[in-house]
Amino acid sequence: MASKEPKPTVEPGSTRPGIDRELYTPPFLQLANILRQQIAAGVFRPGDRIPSETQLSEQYEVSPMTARRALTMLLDDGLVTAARGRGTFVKPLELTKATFGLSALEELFGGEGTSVRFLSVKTMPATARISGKLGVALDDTVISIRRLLLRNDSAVAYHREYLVFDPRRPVVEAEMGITSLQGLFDGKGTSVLKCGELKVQTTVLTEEEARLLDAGAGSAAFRIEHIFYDFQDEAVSWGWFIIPGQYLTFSASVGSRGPSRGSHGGGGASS
Amino acid sequence: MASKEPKPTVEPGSTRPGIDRELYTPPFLQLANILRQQIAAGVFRPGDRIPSETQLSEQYEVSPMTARRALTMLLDDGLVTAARGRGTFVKPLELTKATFGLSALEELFGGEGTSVRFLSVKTMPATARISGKLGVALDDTVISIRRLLLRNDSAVAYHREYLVFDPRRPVVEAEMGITSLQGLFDGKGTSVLKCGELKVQTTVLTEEEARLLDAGAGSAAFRIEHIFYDFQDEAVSWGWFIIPGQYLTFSASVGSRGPSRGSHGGGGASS
DNA sequence: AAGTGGTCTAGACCACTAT
DNA sequence: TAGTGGTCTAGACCACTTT
Repeated sequence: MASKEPKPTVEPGSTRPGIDRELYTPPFLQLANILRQQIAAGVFRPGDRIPSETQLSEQYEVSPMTARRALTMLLDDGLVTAARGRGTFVKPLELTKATFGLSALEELFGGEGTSVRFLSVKTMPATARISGKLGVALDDTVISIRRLLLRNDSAVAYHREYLVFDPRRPVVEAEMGITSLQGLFDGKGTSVLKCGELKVQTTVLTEEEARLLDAGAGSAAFRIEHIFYDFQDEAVSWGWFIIPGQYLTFSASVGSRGPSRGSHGGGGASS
Repeated sequence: MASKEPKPTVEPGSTRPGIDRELYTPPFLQLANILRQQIAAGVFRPGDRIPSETQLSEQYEVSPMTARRALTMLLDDGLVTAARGRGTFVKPLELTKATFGLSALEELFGGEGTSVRFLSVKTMPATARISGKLGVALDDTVISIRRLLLRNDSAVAYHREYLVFDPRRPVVEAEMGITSLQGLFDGKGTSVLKCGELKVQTTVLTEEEARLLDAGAGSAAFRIEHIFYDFQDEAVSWGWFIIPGQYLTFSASVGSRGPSRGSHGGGGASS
């Protein structure tokens, strides 16, 4: 068992950051942040090879697995590439590796003062298009829903949705939270849905949409199409949101701006 | 040397899938896929607790670290949540957790038959807006670039960009690949850029943009704004792409549709 | 042959939760 | 007190690349 001798993590005079065992952030995260920092500072430039697992594990006095974990983290972040037998290299910036999430929607729909106004809820025979999307027979009964999402009494989104109608099971929408759509955003109450596919497109408001959304016809808007499947792999819901462009911007970032998120707690980096 | 004794991974009669040591896919991935499969099949439903690390490591005869790695994988996928001291639970579907990549841009710009036509390259004094974005003084010299991105001789994107002009260093654009922008998409040649921020918005084509892009004025388009920083954390480039909606759709999926990489049809291997 | 990334083992300690 | 997740150790083997 290792003794607790006073071993300085860095030599006196060396300003190189080391692993602080007393710190709250775990060593693998500290090391990952150190490397991120060095890459961001230009110590390692795109194309450069960064120290190997063994070098890192010796230099920072951690086990190989811990060093490896830090490297894996950078790998997942897309900051470096690993070539077996050759080394790990800093990746140059790549625009197409950026990703954006729907968190902007959360702010739109999830905050305070949001409500839903139903425009119509009815059953109807499936059209060819609906039948194709939901995988039901033509003219089979489906549920059609049109609603407005309001924030502070002003409409920010128009939602159109078609649901399979199966009298044998409880109406799906009941479990999805028909009154609020909330379940899909806060992750509570969608226990019947297994997975879904989303598409983000751009469109201009039709006359009807413009009237409902209190915006100008012909102005720009996002169209977010969705289709959800249950655990039998059968489509359950198909529809789309229309959201005027003024209410929504998606953000993303590429490259490293220094130490970032961790598994728990913030990242307090020194110097 | 380890002996090669015949040790059955599953008991005879049990149809439960096990870890196949002879397989090419590593055990941690096999286990992750098995769990993904079970979640997708509804064996574990949203809210259910899945087996603990120790249970998994015993049941599938792998080390705790390996079991843990499979669980970490599901965690990163957002399929489960882990509560220390309580267990690991299947997460219900959450719409806002979907992430979209910009790989759709790759197809637009990265494929064969893509080229660039320059409309104008010139220097100019920074306007208030440009000065604010690039962090240069008002009326400082910046480079203005306007170009069209073509695919098969038809314009698919209009790009407008402003670059800081620093006579002391080589013109940045030279390193970015002024003739093709290619570097930003294939990840070669952007060694001076550290990071960037992107915004995805929706807009309608102006008269000028419509003429250049050979589309109808007033039709829908994406506006992808970008700003890039160098390793001194100074803004280097600010600009935006205008891409008609017909050329671009962003896709994403939520939830689990089964194993990400197929092939784990093991069954009772050596029994 | 040496170095490197990728993976795995068989434990261990800690903090937290539930009983 | 027992179970669980989170982390760490100090090795090991393999496939691959470079010298």
